[in-house]
Amino acid sequence: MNKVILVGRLAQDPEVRYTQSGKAVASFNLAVNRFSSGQGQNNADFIPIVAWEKLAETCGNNLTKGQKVLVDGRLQIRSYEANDGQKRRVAEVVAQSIEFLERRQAPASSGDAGNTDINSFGKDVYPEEEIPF
Amino acid sequence: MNKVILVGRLAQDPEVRYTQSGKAVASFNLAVNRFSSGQGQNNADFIPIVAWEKLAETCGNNLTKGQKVLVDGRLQIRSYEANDGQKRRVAEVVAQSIEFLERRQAPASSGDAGNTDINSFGKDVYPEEEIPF
Amino acid sequence: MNKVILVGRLAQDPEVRYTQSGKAVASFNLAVNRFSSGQGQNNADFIPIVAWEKLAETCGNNLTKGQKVLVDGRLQIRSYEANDGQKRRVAEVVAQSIEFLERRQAPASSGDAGNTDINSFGKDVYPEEEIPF
Amino acid sequence: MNKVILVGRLAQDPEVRYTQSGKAVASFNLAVNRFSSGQGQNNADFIPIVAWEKLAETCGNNLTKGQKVLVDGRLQIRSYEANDGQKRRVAEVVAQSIEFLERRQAPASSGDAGNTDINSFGKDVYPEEEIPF
DNA sequence: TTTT
DNA sequence: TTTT
Repeated sequence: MNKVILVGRLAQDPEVRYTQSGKAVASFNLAVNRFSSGQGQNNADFIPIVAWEKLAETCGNNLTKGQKVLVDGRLQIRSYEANDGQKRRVAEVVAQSIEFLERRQAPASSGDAGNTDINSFGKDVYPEEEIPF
Repeated sequence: MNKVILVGRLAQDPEVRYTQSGKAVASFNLAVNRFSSGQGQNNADFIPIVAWEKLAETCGNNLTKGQKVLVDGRLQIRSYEANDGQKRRVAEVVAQSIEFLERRQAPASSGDAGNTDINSFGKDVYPEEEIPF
Repeated sequence: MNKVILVGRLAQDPEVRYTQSGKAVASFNLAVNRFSSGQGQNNADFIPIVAWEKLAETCGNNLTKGQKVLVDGRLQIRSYEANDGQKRRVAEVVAQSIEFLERRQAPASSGDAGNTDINSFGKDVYPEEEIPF
Repeated sequence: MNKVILVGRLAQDPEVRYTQSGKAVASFNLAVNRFSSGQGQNNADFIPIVAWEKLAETCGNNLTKGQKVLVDGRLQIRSYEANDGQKRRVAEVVAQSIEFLERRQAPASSGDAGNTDINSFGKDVYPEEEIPF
């Protein structure tokens, strides 16, 4: 059992990258307010969220900065080598599903662009299974 | 909503410290297996757990390395200044409740010590509200 | 561990009653859609929610039919005697916290009534700790 | 979002039945203690659990009365016609995964029967998708 | 670094 | 009995 359930707002637009083998991976920070029934406080945890494959593309196509979502996932500790050569650990939530809690207005000229089409992203290439960020 | 539910085993005995004002705080890593119905794999996330006050003392008194527990809490991102002067962020689960999923054998000579008595710990002093580790 | 987390819409306005000793208790059904990322389906579970005391009054004062909320609670099985004298069991979720996922428009003439003031309810009397519905 | 997480003990051995189309469905009650960190109380909710297909067979093969498990699932309200012709509603948790929190001793003569082999069950026939109990 |  |  490793379950995380968060309600918050995207601190930025999701960034969608691709592994070498072409798997999509989306990432963004979720601003989760600390006293969640409250209203007036500006005290939040900024929690890194990662989504893979089909869910990653849904994120890229449908989510934007400020949007309120519920993230259901698991907490993962990932090791990486920092710039100074040191091994460091980072925690992130690997999303298993994301529920939109707010309808977003369609982008300015619908039928056209916006960042709503994942295929408009260039496919940067990354080593397979290594998260590209 | 910021909810985390984990089942795992303590990677080490809890460490109990005290803030300047005398608040107890326990910390340990929880080894959470990645494919939890599985049996043979030794692939786990080591997730930092923090407990405060009464719950911290319960941890110090009752939990030992290897013990299986369920932790219910919230995910928190904490900033701190690293040794190299850099500001760094660490994620940890602040426990709201801990359920023992295994009875532990009483320590060798019960009636006596072991590390089961929190009061046997010296009360190191730390600045209030700054987590001492 | 007995944890329930639901996102749904109130199927009706909360009903607030009082036990003999004056404890408030609110109840309503929550319509929880079965395939929650979906949009077009009208297939839902109608799950009975119960809230006590301060939370009950918050429900009576702030929630209305159709509103989207997140309920965090526990699942409880309650026995009662039915009209035909038979003992029957009902499941309900006892809310521990409720998060509003939608701002509601203020009632028609704010500053005045609406059903936003719990104190405008008559205090029906019920035997202590027996849920009055 | 419709999530239920329970820790408790099986109140009886799982019963495994089959729908007309051959889908396995297991059912049992889970005894979930009300004050879960406590020790001395014998006050529990008996919550009906249902599992389908592969998970149902795993239940039939591996779970027995008294065993401690963690159930992760969703809460479902099901309508049925009672013996007196009345329509009645029952709540149950549809398990999505079940984690064994206790190793069970192998049945008396391993290599032989016990109720550990799902195929030893006769396949009772039920109308498709109608839960057979 | 950040959301409303 | 029901929500959008």
